[in-house]
Amino acid sequence: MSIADELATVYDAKSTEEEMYKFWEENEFFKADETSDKPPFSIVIPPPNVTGVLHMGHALDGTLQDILTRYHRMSGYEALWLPGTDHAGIATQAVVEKKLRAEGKSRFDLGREKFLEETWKWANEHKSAILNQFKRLGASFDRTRERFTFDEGCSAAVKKVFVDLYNKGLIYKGAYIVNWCPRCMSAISDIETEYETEQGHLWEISYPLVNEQGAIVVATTRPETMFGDVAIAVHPSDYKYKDLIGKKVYIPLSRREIPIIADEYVDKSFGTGAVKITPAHDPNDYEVGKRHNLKPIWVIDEQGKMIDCPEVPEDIRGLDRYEAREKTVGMLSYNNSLIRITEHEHNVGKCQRCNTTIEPLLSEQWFVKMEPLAKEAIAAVKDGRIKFVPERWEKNYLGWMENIRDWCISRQLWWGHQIPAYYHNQTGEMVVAEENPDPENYTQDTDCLDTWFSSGLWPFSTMGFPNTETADFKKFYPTSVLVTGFDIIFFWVARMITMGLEFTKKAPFSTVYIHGLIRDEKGQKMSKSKGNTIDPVNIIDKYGCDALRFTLTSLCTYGGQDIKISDERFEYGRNFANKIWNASRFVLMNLDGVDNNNIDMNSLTLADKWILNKLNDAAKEVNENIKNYRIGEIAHILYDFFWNSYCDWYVEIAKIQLQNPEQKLNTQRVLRYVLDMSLRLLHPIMPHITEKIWQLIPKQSEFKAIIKADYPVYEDKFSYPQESEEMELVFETIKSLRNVRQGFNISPSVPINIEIRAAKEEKSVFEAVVSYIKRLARINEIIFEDINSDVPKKSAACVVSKSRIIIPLEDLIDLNAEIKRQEKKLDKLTSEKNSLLGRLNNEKFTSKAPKEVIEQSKQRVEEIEHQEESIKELINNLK
RNA sequence: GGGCGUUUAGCUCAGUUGGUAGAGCGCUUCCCUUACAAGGAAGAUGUCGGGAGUUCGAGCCUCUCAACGCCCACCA
Repeated sequence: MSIADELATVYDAKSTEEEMYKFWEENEFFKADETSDKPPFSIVIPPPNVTGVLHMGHALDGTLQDILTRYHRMSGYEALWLPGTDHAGIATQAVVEKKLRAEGKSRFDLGREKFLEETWKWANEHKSAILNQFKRLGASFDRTRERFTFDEGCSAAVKKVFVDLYNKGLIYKGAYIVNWCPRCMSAISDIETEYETEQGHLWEISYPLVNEQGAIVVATTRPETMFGDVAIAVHPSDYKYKDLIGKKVYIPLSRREIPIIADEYVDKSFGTGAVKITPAHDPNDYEVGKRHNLKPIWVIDEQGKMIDCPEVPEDIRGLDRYEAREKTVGMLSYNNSLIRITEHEHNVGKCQRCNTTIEPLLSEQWFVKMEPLAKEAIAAVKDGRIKFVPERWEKNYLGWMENIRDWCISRQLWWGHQIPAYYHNQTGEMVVAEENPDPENYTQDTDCLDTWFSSGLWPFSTMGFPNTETADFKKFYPTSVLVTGFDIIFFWVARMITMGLEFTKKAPFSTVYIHGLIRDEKGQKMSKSKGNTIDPVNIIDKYGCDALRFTLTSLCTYGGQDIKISDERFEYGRNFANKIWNASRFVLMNLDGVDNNNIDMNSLTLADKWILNKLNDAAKEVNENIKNYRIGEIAHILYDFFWNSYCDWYVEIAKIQLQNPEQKLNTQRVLRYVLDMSLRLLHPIMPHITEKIWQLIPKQSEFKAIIKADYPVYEDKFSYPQESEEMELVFETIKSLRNVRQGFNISPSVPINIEIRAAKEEKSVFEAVVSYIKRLARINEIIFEDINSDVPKKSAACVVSKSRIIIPLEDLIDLNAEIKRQEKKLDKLTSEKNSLLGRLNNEKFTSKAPKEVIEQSKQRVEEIEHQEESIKELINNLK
């Protein structure tokens, strides 16, 4: 009993995956050698959050990176896929704070040092969890090089970059209006703010003039900010308010006096044409205030509560901003200051992390001056040093870069890279340096850096930077390609390009491969709150890892469209894996007695040549497509080749050849060779099953593992275009005969005989494949007759190319049915011919179309005419 | 307000220099043929969103309209 006989008829994904991954790890096949002479291929993983769990987006992203890594590893490159995680400032701090809250504590109870200790502990516990989940995906990344955005090396890189940028004048500190999240209690950057349309109100409030009759009515969406008003602005050319400019009004409720000013910022046609100016709590108002030298007044604090200060009426102080709004409106109404309320739809900024409504807040923050840095980042994409796939994302990237705004990098958090700025305890003097100049007398800035600041350095901080002389940096930087979704082009890709160019003078990668986002079956974004997530680990448990990978890969279109998935879609990959498994079982079971020699190229049958030619074409196309990042396409090519060519036809024909003592040995070699190569071609997509089977194949050479085997490429010696075309003729014959059988309801168990009336040039082909036709179309006897000999009365017929196949049916045939069948075919051919003739008779076509097209059309017409004639003859014979 | 994407078989989607449309699932009929019923065989199914244009010829190029989706900007 051979090993193949012991293999189950259903592929057991789980045990294979465990066994193979262990095998790869034990043999350190994922480890990249920085001293290798091979050309480098490197990818750094988009580091998943240390707080995270594996989701479908990771599964897709990881699969694509693994495919590229495995492909290049097999194609003569020293391939490195570098894994790691992101400390994820806000997200991680939030999780730990939540944990503390459950214990009735806040981070302030612990104090910064103790809190960080707790968070480090937590992070260290969770750091490898998500990467261990990536292992279930078959990820062939090099864990010996695993990094963390908050590890020592990354921290050194962050300090170096910060100090350098500061010294170059590209980092500055100042008071500006920022997006403030009252829940995170921190500033966030512009791109971390997402806008949502909300149905709100526009309140019109009357501000009475000082020392005279009358009032000015302003419209606002945020009445609670009125206590921070420093002016009312109108448009300078607005005749309604011309006489009021320069006069003073009282703020209702608080009775503070403020001036009426003129500023072009005001839109005359909106609301009442008069705007209240609150510089501390609105970005536009801040600009207006600056222009008019008005001192901002803060009325809302970091938690979104009304400040306890003289400007805020006592009843309002300490209230949450929404309670304050309600109360203010009530008081205004009671006071007859509220003129009108209208429904108003407007956009409200939300914190990307926690969806809390952003409070624009004037505060002291650190910024990166982006414009000077963006110049090179724009040039690198425009001149082709970096290319986006698909190309359209370049436009998106450039559009953002060309309108870049300064990047607020300070966060009022504890978990993260603390800003390397130190203040003298007495004088307040500030020193920006990698180390504290004098810990006795200087205290470090309490703010942390935006997580993306450290992620932006990832491609080179992981390679040794600030030391650019490390073996890894020299061998693997710049990296080859960055694989990610379009949602983080601005957050991450743009920053890496900017920082990479500034600090290494090189683009951190030459290609940015952007794939679509995973969505649920209705096209909705997956999220825990919607409850529509599909857990990749569940899919792996249910269908197998290779099935998941194959399905996801097959859904990756070149255009990078979003991918809609449901559980059932993974049946596609599972069924294919099972097919591979069973076809392999068949081959393995039929290799008894095979030698170690290569295929004897001199005794190939027509079918052998055909499958070798097909395999060769597939290898060629796969290599071309993978190089062009048409990764979904390779799944389709290999599926079609393996299933429709190898399994459906070649394996079936091999069964016949194996029974022929003269053909047996070489057929075994061809079966083995094609299986071997197919598995290699498939390995980057379906690593486990291919490795498992490959190691069961008795082989000529002593490869240790498929993961290290050479990837197949096109080889001239396997090119048989002529023979392949002849073979297609055979397939057409067999299909036609099956069609007749089915059409006349002839059971497979009923033997039939046929006569082949071959055209001269096709006769030898038919003679060579008699055994195939007999077996695959279930024919009892085949007689060769002259093409012009009489056709028996009661028979069906097929016209194949220039030859005819006659199926004498005697009583079985319904003559009318056969006539109808033939007439239908004739109709089809005739209409095709007419359309072609229409073209050929069009002088414009014949004079303008390329010669090949004209020639092709003529040939096809000839072919059709020949077949038409045959069919007509056959019909006449039936009548 | 600006930009991008999508619209092809009942469903989900491919379609690479313009040459009369493909896959998977589903559907119909037949088959447990010694790798596989998660399988095999044979089939049916499309005015390629509407309109106009360029061209000998358009799913593919140009314009326009429509629907849906996304991104950016953000007038209180």
